[in-house]
Amino acid sequence: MKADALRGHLDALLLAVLDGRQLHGYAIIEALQARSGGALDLPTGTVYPALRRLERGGLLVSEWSTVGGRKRRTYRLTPAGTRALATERSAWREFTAAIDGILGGGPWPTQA
Amino acid sequence: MKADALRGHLDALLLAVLDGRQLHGYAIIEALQARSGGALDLPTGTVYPALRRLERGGLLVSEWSTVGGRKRRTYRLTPAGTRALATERSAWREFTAAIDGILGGGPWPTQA
DNA sequence: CCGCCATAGGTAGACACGCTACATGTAGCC
DNA sequence: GGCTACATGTAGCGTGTCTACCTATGGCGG
Repeated sequence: MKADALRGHLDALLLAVLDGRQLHGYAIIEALQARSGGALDLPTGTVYPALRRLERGGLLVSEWSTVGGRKRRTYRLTPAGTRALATERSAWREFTAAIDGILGGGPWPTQA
Repeated sequence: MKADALRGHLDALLLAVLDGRQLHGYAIIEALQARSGGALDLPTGTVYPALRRLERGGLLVSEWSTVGGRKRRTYRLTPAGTRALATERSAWREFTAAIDGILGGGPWPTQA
């Protein structure tokens, strides 16, 4: 998968995996991988800054915990985050509809 | 529509509107608008450089013509461009499948 | 006992590429 | 004479993702 195809859609993905549950960063990466059927393998250097950005934006809140001697920062959605997710979902539908309208157009029937 | 959502998909769009016909830059912009139901309104500063980039890459060739006193540069796909379009189309399917798998996942049944 | 891997979190800097703003010119209409 | 639609193009900015790197623990194999 081309690297920067994600551009502008990453926020939606992160919000989506946190919808209805809380996860820490590492688990988020694994969840994205699992849910995408292995197609998405985001590097930590992409995910962690993005999570912090979303937290700064008030869409997520985080909490530290220690599990098995390892520190985890667990994220969950704020109400604003839930709302943002809904917006992102409909934006995604619009987006794919637009692109599909063009890509799906086909070679044109050569005016048969 | 968010500005940079297009990232990495623009090439596919340009190749797709040129599939089976030749158009000049301005007409390409209008075609994209029409085929997307008005959702896509790309500025010339986005499209023209992209077309030149694709031409440099050997996916398009262009030809000057004059119509009604106005100069037009008309683009069409090369064989490599046609092949690239096929690749882009399947990449797009993979991409949407991956994202849909995550976005569509829903809030999770609360472990039903 | 030492090294390596998986787990876990993080930063700095580079880079790609679409966007904004600007520049140029013709044709047609009022 | 000026405005709008048509038509092409460049320069420079912004920004978000990636690469590469750093830190640290626990458990495993040698």
